[in-house]
Amino acid sequence: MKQYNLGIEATLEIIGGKWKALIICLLMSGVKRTSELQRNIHGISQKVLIQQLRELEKDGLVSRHVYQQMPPKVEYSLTEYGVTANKIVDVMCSWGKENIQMRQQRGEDIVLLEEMLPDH
Amino acid sequence: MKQYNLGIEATLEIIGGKWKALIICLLMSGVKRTSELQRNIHGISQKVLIQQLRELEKDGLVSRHVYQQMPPKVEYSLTEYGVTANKIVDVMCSWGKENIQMRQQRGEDIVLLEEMLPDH
DNA sequence: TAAGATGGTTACTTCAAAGTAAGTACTGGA
DNA sequence: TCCAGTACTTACTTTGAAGTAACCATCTTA
Repeated sequence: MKQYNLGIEATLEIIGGKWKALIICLLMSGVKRTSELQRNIHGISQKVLIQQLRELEKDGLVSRHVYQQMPPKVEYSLTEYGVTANKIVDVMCSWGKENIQMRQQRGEDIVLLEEMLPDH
Repeated sequence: MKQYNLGIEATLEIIGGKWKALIICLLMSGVKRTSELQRNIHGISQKVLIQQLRELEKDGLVSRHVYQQMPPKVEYSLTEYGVTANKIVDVMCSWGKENIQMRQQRGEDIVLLEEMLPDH
């Protein structure tokens, strides 16, 4: 029997890790192709991206649509359940934005490029 | 110059990782001693707990109060800024709770012990 | 004809985070 | 007198997540 002390432990198992919250964040703005995701997630390798997407699919947050054509085309989108995770991802985005602003006011040499991304 | 594409990246740097969100979650219910935290976070070692607390302190989320007595007594609490992270931790808790309930209804053999913890 | 883009898989390596175990210093209780 | 509890630190090991690089098949464009 699997035991959790706090709800947050289950959350961390599903969307914890280095990339998953970020992937969900990008999928929130709509359906995305593999290469589109990879271009927008700086530093992720194709292997890890696909691996994370498959895990999110297994957990029911993401659905994968393969088009039977050449060259291959695969699209990823959030499921109905995946969309419920926006509650988390939204606050993580806005809290992070405030954090960056605060650090900028303190004189740290950082920028948020958000506005320069496609789909914004 | 440090660059972020999305606010969430900064958030993940600060409260990402295996334990930090959980620690903040526990500190939300008030001041805690080291040993108290360790007892309530199943599986964490003392070394890692203290290391995570120091990092949270460095990032301004947690404050550390040392009592000059024997035996030693150290208390950790959220700073004013740390308290703002409850926006994140709260939704992670409730989303996780719903996730567990959903999986229970599907017949998975899991429990949430939350109610049995102290401070509840 | 050769490169580039598509969306993967596989095998291997690296590395940082976490785990383990021991030591420090002091007190109180059995 | 010796063990337990307090809050650490240090040194070393483990492990799993991520990185790297090569490969596959197909089509388009230069």
